Parts: sequence; structure tokens; C-alpha cells
Amino acid sequence: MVASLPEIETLPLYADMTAEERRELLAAGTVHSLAKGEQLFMHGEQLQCFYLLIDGVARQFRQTPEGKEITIGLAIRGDIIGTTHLFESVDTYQWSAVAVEPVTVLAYPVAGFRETLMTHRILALNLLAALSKQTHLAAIDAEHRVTLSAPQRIACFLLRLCALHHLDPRRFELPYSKTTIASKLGMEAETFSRSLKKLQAVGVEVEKAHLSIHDTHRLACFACGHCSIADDCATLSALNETTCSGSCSR
Amino acid sequence: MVASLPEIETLPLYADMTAEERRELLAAGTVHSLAKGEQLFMHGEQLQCFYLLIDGVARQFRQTPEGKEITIGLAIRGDIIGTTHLFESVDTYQWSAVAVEPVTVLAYPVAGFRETLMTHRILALNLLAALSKQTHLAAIDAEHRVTLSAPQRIACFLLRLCALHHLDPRRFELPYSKTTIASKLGMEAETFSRSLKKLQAVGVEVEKAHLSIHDTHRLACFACGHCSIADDCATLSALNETTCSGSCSR
DNA sequence: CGGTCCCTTGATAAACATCAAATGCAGTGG
DNA sequence: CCACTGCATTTGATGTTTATCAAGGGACCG
Repeated sequence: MVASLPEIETLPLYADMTAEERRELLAAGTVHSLAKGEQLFMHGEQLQCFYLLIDGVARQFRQTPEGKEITIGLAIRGDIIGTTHLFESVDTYQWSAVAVEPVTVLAYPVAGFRETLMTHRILALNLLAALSKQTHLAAIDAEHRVTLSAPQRIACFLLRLCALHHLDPRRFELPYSKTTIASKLGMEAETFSRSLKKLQAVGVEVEKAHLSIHDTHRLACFACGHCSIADDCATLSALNETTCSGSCSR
Repeated sequence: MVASLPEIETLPLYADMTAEERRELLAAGTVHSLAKGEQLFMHGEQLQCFYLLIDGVARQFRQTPEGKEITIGLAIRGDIIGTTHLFESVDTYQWSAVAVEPVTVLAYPVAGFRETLMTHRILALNLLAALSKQTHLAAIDAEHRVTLSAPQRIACFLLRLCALHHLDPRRFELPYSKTTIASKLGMEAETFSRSLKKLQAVGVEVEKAHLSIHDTHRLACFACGHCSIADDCATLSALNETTCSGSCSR
């Protein structure tokens, strides 16, 4: 764990700080490691810590009375989990979080954290940035669920996946189970399976968990043709432009 | 406009401050009034101000290339609009906002706002609280779209509407058009119209824009039976308990 | 070897969108 | 005051998408 600690400094939460301030904040948190399947917190539990995810993947979800699970999001390195509850007038977690891959987190107790924020103003700004981003991504996700078909949402997800995890689109392995991805995209596993097959028509080869995107540009056109994020997704395209040049012809 | 200004102090954004600090912050913003249909900002425009909504209703939305509009949310008194973009690495608005009812806002220029936040630490905390709430509500909305049927989402919306706007459930008028509500709920106007009719079966009378909820408790059971927010919605129920006692039998 | 979990495939059904058309209301201009 | 126009709403008919139910294959594990 300690091996990866030095690089924590590069995470956005600690951006724009003096080395000293960073060191102090890092010292305030405690490192935890979780095996696949272990939970960070459960819905209804007493609020205790929020977490900075250093490595692995954590799934945040809600559960309906019937037992159906709705995935709120998949968090990866650099993402912050549990802060949403910090400033609400509640003292319990409003949803649950579990590791879907072995996870390393830096845990910060919520007790007295308001005071920490008063002292470390830049931290407050960085937290604001993180929450803004979350809100923005939530809005985009919501739009996708309304305007994009299941295959298109998958296509969008795959492109984003490659960008975020630095995977080679021409051949990569899904970093977590298809069931998990399906739930993150708000569809049933069956629909995911069937839709993935339809993507063969736009040049996506599937073999178990191994995928090959023959032409990222083509896939992007298929997925993003009906999406309003065009300019913003230039960010995503930029990341992909290592393997593919030119943007969608819109 | 000035008439309503004194009460601005009671908004959450200015909570926990000294009177002096509040006065200073209020002075930093400029009051704007917009007629129905006027826009606060448009997607792609240069980022200039963010807004604290003092009165009226503003709709935030995105537009797909085909011209379809996706409503992100309806903001009312106390809500903050445009902050999401403040901390992102973008300098344009990522979506649009228009007044669906005559609106009064307090506008704050984004230029130099980071510095303001450094000086006014409590403001930063209050902003964090506001953004947390937004994220939380977004998660709930997303869950509703997956787990609730159209009539149930409408029922949930109506109950919430009465609570937020302090309307008497036994007889009230919709504060904005049905088309607007439908789009906020992520459904077509036709579906909204048909679903609203189905609510007659659980005691909702409809006549033009006038609604009567005969039994809020019954409607809550119909809507919330499949929802995971039970405890949290106690907040909402609490507001409703002026007219209806007892909670859903779950 | 039996069990479990993940994934796939097929058949069916429900919910919702879409298309098309009618109604009614509000505002406009004559 | 009345025809005219535009917009919001409603209603009906139809189609598509996706969930649901059911069953089977394959990998991993004890």
C-alpha cells in the first residue's frame, strides 16, 4: 500500500497545495485495503468516514425494498466516495458502497471535518470541483438513459472505459464483470449481452471478457451521433486520439 | 425586487454567517429579473455568472443534435444554478437555463470567485452542502426512472411539489405547464397525460391545471412502495404531515 | 462430482415512444 | 366582436425497446 502512497499527491484532491499542506492532509487519513466484495459502508449505517479511492473499483448502489439494486456509479482512482452525505442534514449513509475489485482507500473521519475544511481552504475548493464533476457526470448519464439506446450506451461506456483506464481499444479486457457494467448502465444483464452482440455490426469483437474495437472513430459516431456532449466529449476523444484521429462528422 | 431582498438572508447559502459577512456577500451580487421564457444562459456560451434563485422557477436542460430537449432539473427559491461549471476545466456553460415562470436571481460573476471562496470559508461550506444535495437528488431521480412507473413518478412528484411549494394537496394549481413537468420527469407529454388519468384510481382528481389529492397517504403508498428512500422521504412526509398523519405501512 | 455464479439465448409481455389528429384556450389583427 | 393562428393538451392506433421468465452452457471451487 505504502508503495503507492507517494503518487497520491498527484490526485486532483491535493492539487494546488504546498507540499507541506499535502503532507499534513495525507497524514490525517488512514489507508485501508478491501478485498473484492468487501463493503466500504452500507445504506443506513452511521456516517463515519468518507473515502478517497487510491486503487481498484468501488460500486455505489441503492437497494429497493424488493431487493433490486440500482448502481449509482463506479468509482476509480481519484474518485471520492461518501462526501455527498457529509454536508447533508443526515448522519447515516444514504447508499452503499462495495469493492468490485480489490480496493485501496484513504479514509477520512467525518467528525471535525468541517473544521479541517475551514483550515485547508484549497481542500474545500478541490472538493467543490470534485462534487461539481459528479453532478455534471450524473446529468450526462441521465441524458444518455433517455436519448441513447442500449447498444449506444454500451459503446459510449467502452470508449470512456478505454480512456479512463488507459486501455488499448484494439484489444483489452473488461476490468469488471459484465453484470456490474450492465447495472452501471441501468440495463439488465440480458439486454447487455444482446446489445453487445449488436455492436459487432460497428466493429466490436467480443470473446468472453476480451474486446477489440476495430475503429474507435466508427464506434464514436455510432454512439455519439445523438448526444449533446459533442464538445465536451472532445475531452474523451482527445484521450482516444492516440489511436484514432479525426472527430465525428457532425 | 428589493422588497424580497431582506429574506434572502434566510437562504441556506448564507446560513451560519455573521450578519456582516452576509451583507458583504449580498452586496457582491446583482439582482436580475427575467420574464417567462427568458434565458439565464445557453449551452456553449461563455461562462460569466452563476445564479442564486430568489423567486420563480428555472428549467435547466440539454439539447441533443436532433433538437430533443432533456430537462436536468427545475430550480426554485434557494437553488443555485450554474455552479457546476464553476469548478470544471471548462469556460463555457455545459447546459442551458430558462425561466419557466418569472424569475428573480442574484447573479455572481465567476471571475475571481475562487478568491471569494478563500475569504469566505463558510460560503464554501454552504456551497458544498448545496452541491451534495444536488448530487443526492440526482441519484434519487435516477433510481426513480429505473424503478418507478410513469404514474408512480408523477405521484412522487406531486407530493414533493406540494411540500416544496407549500401547496394544499386537497386543492392546488400546477405551478408550471404539464409539458414542463413531463420533461422534468423524463417522459413524453402524452405519457404524462395518460398516466395522470390513471392516478384517479388512487384518489387524484384532475381538471385542467387544478389538482386535488384526496388522500396523500394513499398516494404516498402507491408511489413510495417500491422506493428505497423510505427514511429519507420522511423529510417529505414530515412536510406533508400537516395534512396527513401516519407513514406508509412498509 | 455437485454446486454456484456468470453469461448467454429464446420466447413473451409490458411500458413507453411515436405518429396522427382533434380539441380547446389565448392572443392577434381586422 | 369575430375569424385566425399558435400552443398546450388530450386521445387513439401502432411500433419499438427493453424487462421478465425460463432454460442451458461453461468456469471455478470445494
